Amino acid sequence: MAQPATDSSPHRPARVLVVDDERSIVDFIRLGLQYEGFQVETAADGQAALRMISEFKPHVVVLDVMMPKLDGLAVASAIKGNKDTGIIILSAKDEIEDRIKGLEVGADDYLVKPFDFGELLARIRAVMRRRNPATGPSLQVRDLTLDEGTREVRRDGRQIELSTREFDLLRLLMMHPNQVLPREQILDQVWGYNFFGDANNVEVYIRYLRQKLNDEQHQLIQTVRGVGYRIKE
Amino acid sequence: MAQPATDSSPHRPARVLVVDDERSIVDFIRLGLQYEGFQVETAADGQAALRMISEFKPHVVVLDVMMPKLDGLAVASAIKGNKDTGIIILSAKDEIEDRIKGLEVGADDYLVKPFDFGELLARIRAVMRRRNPATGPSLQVRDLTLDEGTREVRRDGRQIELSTREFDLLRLLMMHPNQVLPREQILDQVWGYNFFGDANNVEVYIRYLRQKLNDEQHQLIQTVRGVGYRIKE
DNA sequence: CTTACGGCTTAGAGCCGGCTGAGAAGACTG
DNA sequence: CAGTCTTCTCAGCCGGCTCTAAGCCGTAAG
Repeated sequence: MAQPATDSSPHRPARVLVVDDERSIVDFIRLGLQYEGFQVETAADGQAALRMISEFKPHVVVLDVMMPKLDGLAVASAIKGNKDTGIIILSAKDEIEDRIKGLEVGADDYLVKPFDFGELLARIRAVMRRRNPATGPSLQVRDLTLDEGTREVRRDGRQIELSTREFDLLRLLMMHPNQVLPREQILDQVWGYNFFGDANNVEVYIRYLRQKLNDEQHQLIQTVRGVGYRIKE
Repeated sequence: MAQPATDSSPHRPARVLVVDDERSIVDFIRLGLQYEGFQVETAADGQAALRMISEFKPHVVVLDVMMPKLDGLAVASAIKGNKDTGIIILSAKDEIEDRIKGLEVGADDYLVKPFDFGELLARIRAVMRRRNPATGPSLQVRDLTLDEGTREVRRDGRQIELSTREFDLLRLLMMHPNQVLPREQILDQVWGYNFFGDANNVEVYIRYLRQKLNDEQHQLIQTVRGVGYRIKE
């Protein structure tokens, strides 16, 4: 199962998802991209692609048009709302119609098979450049910044080391500033629990966060009794 | 059974369709969900299910896999295009294959029989949350605003701190402006049904609210003698 | 006017929900 | 395999919320 990239190297690898039902093409692209330093995942049909997109959170998706279950155009239109994900469409046909449909559906670029690998590479880089210019810290609340790409968290410039759980929890809170997140929702989204019972995980991890963030007075992360927690802007 | 009132749900009642050919299971789920404030319809086979889906437009469908006429997977794939409808699949077998089939076919979640009702409840809520996220600043009456997401209450711009009970009570009143809410209904919705007769909780909490809202003259929250209270627009 | 009933007010006791610290079990690293 | 870090569990504590109970007050009824 693919993780959303826990990475220690200073220069963070970009994530690319390759979607095609032809094994040979997928492998070809994957090897090439990996050699170029990308982190690559693959999917063989539209549905698998959608799942991978939510798990893997790729920066760019390379999408074949002709696929079983859910074709590339459908996938593209399903994710076009997602601003962080670029789309490059592959098609066997050179037909202008397809090209137009592709761009209409929100694709960033379009490539005709057979294609030159160097060209694909260039376009992927171009799309990434266009999408996240210099990719600054993604989330910010007060003097707290959280970069989803590098998984770095800083408070007032000072970097803070967080474990995976701590990071995920903080990210969830920062994604909804001022919103009170019910305990149940936190468990669901951070722990993925199908949960029943009386563990106090959430409280414990909130505490870890408050310690590491120097928030002993609970001014940053507030408790809402009987409901949950919120991060206050 | 679960906590009575901390429940953040009762906006407009959410609609759930329960589909199973076993009467006892359907009834069990229906009763539980109705108690939790859901609007519930049922169907005993796949065809009936499809009919109900188009009529009833449920937010979530709870679907048994093994059914006469049209099995759960078939129903699921028939409605997966419908973005507003979440699907939770029930199955007697724990086989991973089934699980995968279920998710491939577009289900949002998967549960193995026998299941714990609390867990079903949690998953239904999780699916609904995922489908339509976050409700904006919500209720307003005169110079009073109540935001369910941030749980902030303001009067004339000034923020007012309320406890959980106070908040729930005020929300109930504001959800029905000008309506006179009988004491009994208030007890039921804010405190939960299983309450012994003659406690004066409601009066006490109404008073707390009037104090905090600077409504000493009862111009905002009015008493209707012999019946209950209303908030006046 | 008197009575009675229903709502208002107040204060205090108990409890629940969140906090804390410690430690066991598990994952990862060298 | 030892050592470290992470995650989860458990039990005890604590404070503020919630509820109860009892007396007061105003209004409607007689």
